[in-house]
Amino acid sequence: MKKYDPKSIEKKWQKYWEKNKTFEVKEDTKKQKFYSLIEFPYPSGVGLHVGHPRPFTAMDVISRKKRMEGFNVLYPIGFDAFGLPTENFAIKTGRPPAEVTAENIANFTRQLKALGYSFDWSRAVDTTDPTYYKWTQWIFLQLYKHGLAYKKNQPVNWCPKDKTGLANEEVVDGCCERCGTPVEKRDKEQWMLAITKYADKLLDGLKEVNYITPARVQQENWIGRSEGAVVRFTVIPSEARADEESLSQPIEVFTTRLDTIFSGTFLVIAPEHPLVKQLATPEQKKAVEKYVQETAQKTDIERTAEEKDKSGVFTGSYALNPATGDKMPIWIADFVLAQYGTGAVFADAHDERDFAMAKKYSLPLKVSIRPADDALWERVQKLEECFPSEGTLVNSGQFDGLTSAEAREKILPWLEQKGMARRQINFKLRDWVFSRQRYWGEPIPLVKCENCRKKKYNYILLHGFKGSSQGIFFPRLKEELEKQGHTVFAPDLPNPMQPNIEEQVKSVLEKTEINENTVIVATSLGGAVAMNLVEHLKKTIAKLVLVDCFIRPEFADRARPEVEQSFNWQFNFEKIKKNAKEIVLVVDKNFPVIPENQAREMMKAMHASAQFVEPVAQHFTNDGQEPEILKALEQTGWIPLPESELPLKLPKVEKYEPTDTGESPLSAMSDWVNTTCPRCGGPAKRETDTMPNWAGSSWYFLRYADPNNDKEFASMEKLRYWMDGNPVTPTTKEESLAHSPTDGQRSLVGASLARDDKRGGGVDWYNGGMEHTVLHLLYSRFWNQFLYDIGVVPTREPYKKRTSHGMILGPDGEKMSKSRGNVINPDEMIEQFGTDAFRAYIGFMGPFDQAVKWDTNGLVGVRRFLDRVWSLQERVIASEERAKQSPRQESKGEIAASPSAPRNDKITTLLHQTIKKVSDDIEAMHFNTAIAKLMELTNEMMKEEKISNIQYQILIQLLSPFAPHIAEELWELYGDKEILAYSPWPKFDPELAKESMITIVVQVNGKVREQLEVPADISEDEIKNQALASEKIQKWLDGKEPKKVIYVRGKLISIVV
RNA sequence: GCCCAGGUGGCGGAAUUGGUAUACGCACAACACUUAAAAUGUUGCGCCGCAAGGCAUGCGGGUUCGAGCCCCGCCCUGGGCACCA
Repeated sequence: MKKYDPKSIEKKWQKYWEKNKTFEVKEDTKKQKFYSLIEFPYPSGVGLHVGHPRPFTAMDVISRKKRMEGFNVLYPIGFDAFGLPTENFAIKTGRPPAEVTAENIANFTRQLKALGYSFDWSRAVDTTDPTYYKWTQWIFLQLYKHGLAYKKNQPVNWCPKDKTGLANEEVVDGCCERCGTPVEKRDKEQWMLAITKYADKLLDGLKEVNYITPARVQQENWIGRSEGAVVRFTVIPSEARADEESLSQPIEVFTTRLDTIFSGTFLVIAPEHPLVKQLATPEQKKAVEKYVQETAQKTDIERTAEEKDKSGVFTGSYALNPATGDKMPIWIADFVLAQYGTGAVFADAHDERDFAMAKKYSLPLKVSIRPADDALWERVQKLEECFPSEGTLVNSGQFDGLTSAEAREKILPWLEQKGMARRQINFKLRDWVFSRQRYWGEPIPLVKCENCRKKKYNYILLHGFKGSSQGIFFPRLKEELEKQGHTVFAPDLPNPMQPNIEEQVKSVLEKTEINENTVIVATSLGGAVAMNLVEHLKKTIAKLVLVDCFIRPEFADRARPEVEQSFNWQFNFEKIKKNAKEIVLVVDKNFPVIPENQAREMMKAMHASAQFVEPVAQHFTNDGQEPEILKALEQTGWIPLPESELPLKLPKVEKYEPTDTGESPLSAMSDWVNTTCPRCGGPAKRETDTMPNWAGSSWYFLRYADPNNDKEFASMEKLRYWMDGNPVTPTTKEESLAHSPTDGQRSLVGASLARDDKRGGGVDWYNGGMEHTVLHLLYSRFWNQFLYDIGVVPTREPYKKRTSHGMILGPDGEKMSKSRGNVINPDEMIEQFGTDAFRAYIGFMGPFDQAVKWDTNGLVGVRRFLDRVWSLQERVIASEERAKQSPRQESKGEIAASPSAPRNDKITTLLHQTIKKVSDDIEAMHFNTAIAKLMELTNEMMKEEKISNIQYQILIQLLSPFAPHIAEELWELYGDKEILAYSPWPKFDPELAKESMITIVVQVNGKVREQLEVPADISEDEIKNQALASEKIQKWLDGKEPKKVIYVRGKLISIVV
């Protein structure tokens, strides 16, 4: 036997795997796929640190086991390489970030390969590669075209050190998440992504995925859904106020505690509330202005620092409580947040903040919720104490005696009837600031064209069934468009009650000219008129806007024969697509009459972009304005690049420093910035903001499915296989077993499927850091859901299962950092102890989801274990003997049971217990206990003079996910011909795992007094007799008669005297 | 303040979820091998006690034949959210 030499063994097998492409995978519909994913690393200049291998090793262990269980396993790797550290390095050294990135990736690749991970390297992606970010840009354009990306001037979080805008999520305690500098507010035009439109979907989706609880809870909290109502408070007219007219509108307040409305005694609005100026009476004007100015100067930290000391100012105005009719003074205070709800609250004695405010400024308070505790009620009534919890209603008129929850359900319709309230759901989630004023990110593929912005069009507005040109939002839209300088033609279509589409088309064509300056806006049945009209044109029009239209007269509520008979309902979508340069659908996402799949079909058939919105009135029937339609028609001058011009590559610049004006370094590149408009050919300027780091990582898992595709970001076919392949939705155990990939593995695979893969599709298992559970996970779920909505990915949710690893701390128990000098370098550890020992120690060091201290001594212990496994070779029965005793044809389980390994063989029993333990523990990420069991087995084998070849094989296989190199080496010597990585995972036999003799513990009054070694199949009576007859027990019974004798099968006997 | 985790030997941690608390590893000690050391192997190792035995899973109660695990009330540590109406 040679000495165990990890260095040569590890090099040998890493070479072998690479040369033989052992872990490269292809779509194979005959095999069930398993997609395991890790968060791809940021290739920093300092290389891999010891924290990286923890999640990578964990998923490698799982991937290797799944492979042996017969799954077609995709375990990909890539690099998330855009971002600040590289850019900052470039600024410091003057070297191009692309060059630095390439070097860093090469170094990371070397280190990762040395760790023996079973990645499919052929699928590696790099977010900074133009062939990758082409598709990041493409996805952004889809978002833009569907109305989910918009530019907005708004206060943004500005980091004065990094000179960049930050998303809300990147601001921690009012400071920059990256550098810790206090964040300032700055007004800046920023690209925003309307993630709030997906708030409900993102929340709902959490129900169908299997995320570890903290991850799910954190997402739920971040989305922050709360159910409540918006209540209207009429402002009492006052001659003192200058701008009386604008106050005809009431102040709206969002509340989740409508049950407390009867104790509402004053209103508080945010300093940024739009009505602040109008509400201030002349006497209060100065004080109000001063207060508003003061709060504007405070940073967020300062504002929240004075949490207990509520400051505020009276506006001088009053409103009416819609429930009681009471006169309520209107105050301004900075504890009310402009961004949440309506930026206004009604204040009462049942909220700590309101209570504190009222006490400070001697504002009126009354009490309408009674606690169960009488003493507390006493104090609450005297206004000595605030009672913010729920209770029973008092002083609330007809609602007295109801509980808080009951009252909310009764008060809402009561106020609704009076037109003073409506049900409302509110979210904490904010839209995503998507602009960065930086160089090292994906350029935003839009140009600004003044020509297109100012261009005037000829609009044609087409109404629907039973409609007219004077109905719904048409008159206001016409007025608005004409004000902007467009011409508008809004005809009354003939026979609106008994329409004939072809007749209506004819009448439109007779009355107006149609050309390339024409924009048609059609609503409902008008859509059929518009589409039929466009279909038969000989020329093209500029734009076709279809507002809640349909292509088949199918309605969810009832049939409409007049609509059915109005047309033959045949469209040539190809022609429509050709004749309209741009087609936009605006869809009422809550209108149940027209099934949503119609809009989806139209999107597909005509390459239309669709905006699913909430109109003012259902089906856009408001007779005032419909702002979503105005928005869809708005000429911002932002023109998307055509797909053929993607990728829009980053130009090489001289200097990477951000400018002090807050513009990106790209803005200095006039050659690049000045371009031509892809729509009109006139002069245009490129957007110089770049995308945030989160962009590339929001969809990389999709690219892995088809990384070299240059026609699409990934083909639907490949996505179907890897994201949704052989979807398994077992309802019973039997059913789940039927999906097992190969025979002979059923019990294990079936069990794991039944537990983990309950619903939906997506990446089968995604492990990542807790620091990414809010942002990255939410953003990538948002993008995936959006891509699902436009029909280009197969699953609504991207990740079926999400787990998280704990941090690895330095030997001193502190977070590893250069400045502390407690950084462990994985390269050194591998050099000293070998990759296998390192990997096994990573698994063994502690519970996977908890933070653990690094302890090199522990690594020494694991290395000793591998040495013992190696030295077990001495005990393996010689080969001739082996051939006799373990014929190859037999399956592993049978061999273990064969005469060479007798039924009561201690090793066989322990071996099968170990198969079970290791199999289950890997699934549960209990790597530490799996390895402990393998150590136990090895220690037992060390005590034997001889072990069978097959027993040794099984040990090697069970060890292989953790220590793949030593395992392959030993497998080559003692295993089958084919490679270990694809050998079938050992089969657990419950019969063989059973012990023949068991230890029964005998307790007297709860204390252990005796242990009995008995046959496992002993009867209850027999063991009870034995226990009572035992000398020791007799002594403890001391002649007394037992009151009770309890037998727990196979475990213990409890005697009570 | 609110929401998650968690608290077990000298240390990292086990415990089939109500059934022998301390598996496995580290550290430590003794012994074997060795001229010696390292490596390796064997044995011991929660605390008190000579022993019989008693006491131990953050603290205090409770339920139970039996509690690390369940219930009630506290304390501490880590993480997240934080004036969200």
